[in-house]
Amino acid sequence: MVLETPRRRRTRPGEGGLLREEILVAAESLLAEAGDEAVLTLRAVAARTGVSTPAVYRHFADKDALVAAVCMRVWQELGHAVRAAIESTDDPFQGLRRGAGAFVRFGLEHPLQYRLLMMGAPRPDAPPDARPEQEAATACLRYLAEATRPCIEAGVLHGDPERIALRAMTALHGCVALMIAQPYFPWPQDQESFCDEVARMAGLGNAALGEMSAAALTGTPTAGQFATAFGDWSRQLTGR
Amino acid sequence: MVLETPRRRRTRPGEGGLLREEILVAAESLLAEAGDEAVLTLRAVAARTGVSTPAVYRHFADKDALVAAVCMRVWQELGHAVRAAIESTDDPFQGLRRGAGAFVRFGLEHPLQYRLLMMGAPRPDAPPDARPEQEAATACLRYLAEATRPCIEAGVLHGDPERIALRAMTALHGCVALMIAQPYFPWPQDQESFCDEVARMAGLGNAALGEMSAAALTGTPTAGQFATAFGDWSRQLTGR
DNA sequence: GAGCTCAGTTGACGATGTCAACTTGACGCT
DNA sequence: AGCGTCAAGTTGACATCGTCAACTGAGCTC
Repeated sequence: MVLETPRRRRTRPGEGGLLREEILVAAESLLAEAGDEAVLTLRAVAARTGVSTPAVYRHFADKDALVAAVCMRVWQELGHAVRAAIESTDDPFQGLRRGAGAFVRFGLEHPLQYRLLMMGAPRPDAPPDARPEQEAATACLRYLAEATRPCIEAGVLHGDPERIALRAMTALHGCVALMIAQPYFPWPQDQESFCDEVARMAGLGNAALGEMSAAALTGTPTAGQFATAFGDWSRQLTGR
Repeated sequence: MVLETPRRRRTRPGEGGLLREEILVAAESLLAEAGDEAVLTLRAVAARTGVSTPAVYRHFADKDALVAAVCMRVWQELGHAVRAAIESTDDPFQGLRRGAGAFVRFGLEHPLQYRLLMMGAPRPDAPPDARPEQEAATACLRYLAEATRPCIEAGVLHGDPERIALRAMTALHGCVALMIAQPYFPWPQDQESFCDEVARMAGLGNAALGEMSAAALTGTPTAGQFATAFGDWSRQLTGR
């Protein structure tokens, strides 16, 4: 049923990382070809690599470790897409917008990979082991944060770039994730333009949030209860 | 290891739905007690109900069907929490804010249930079968949409209530989902107040989006490419 | 050439979802 | 009262999954 690659020649000691690479591309292609994430079994990955199943354990401690490694690669792809989109223009606002668009499009076009990345159960692993994937993830966030910097200098956005980017990415992620996982939601016909609306909502909201942050946040930035900034907001917008 | 309920008396024909209820509460409590969603196995659920494993198949076509049924109940809980929060005040803006807060708090306090609800793989089931859970989901959204209505009448928000609510819920979901699934992200120490920021960003953004929608959207609401509304936005905010 | 090291294999185990075949017990009919 | 019926549950089994212990055999070093 599954075609196996002919038996591979054994790698010489010292270049043990070679098979690791092959396993990863096998897992990725397996995921890309099938429309179901259930195909990602150790046996299938091993068979496609032309190797016996337990051989995978020589390179990955766990199935979760393998999945995490795949995730890291997808994170990098996503990061590159976002970065390229940002750098495709000189207008900082256009750049942010295109970055958001690239993020959304990546998610909608690779729903399986995106769900693996973003919706996988967080493994209670030791953080030191999860270091590289953590970096790949935050790198993607940093691209967005860097892109907000010129908008801050232009006086449009205010505050910490990383925090602004985190708020925006949060909204974008919510849009993509919900569309992927809840297809029966009452989505508009044109999902991409709805995502654009959300991106613009985030941009406008971030700008407004910064401008009124001193008034609205001072006094109630502590935890637990949601305070009265919503009232401040409505008063400001309705002209008091 | 797992205590079994003493063998249950057989239900009479005609009230076959009785066991179904017991199975559902068993699954829910199982999920609530353990901190891991891997405990939700058919065998564990059956054992807790005091019934043999395949008996579950008399009431649920599939494991996925059982999970879907559990999801529907969690949806209802979430919907009630949001609704109660909204109705806990007369100020429509406070109501929206509290609704958002309830949504976020539910997710952060019940991460397993939330991930089951929102991040489960969408089963390519026939929609007619998924009808009830779909309704429970959209009911939750409708509560938020209804809550935006007075804000529209006050002239603060503009547009379709459901669409406004959908944009806001999208942002809230992104915040909760990302916090649950990506704990290693550079989150602020106080997660709840960050969620509040996102909620306010969504509120402000929705308001601004409505006010400038005629100017920014007209001409480029089609799909595919992200256009120049970001530029319009920056020009408006910087005073041209 | 002897011996060591380590990448990879074989065979097995427990757990899981699922199914076919059997058992049982409450109800309706005579 | 007795009996047949039929749905509700049980038993036993299967394929598949992740995982592990024990074995094999290249290729390097001395």
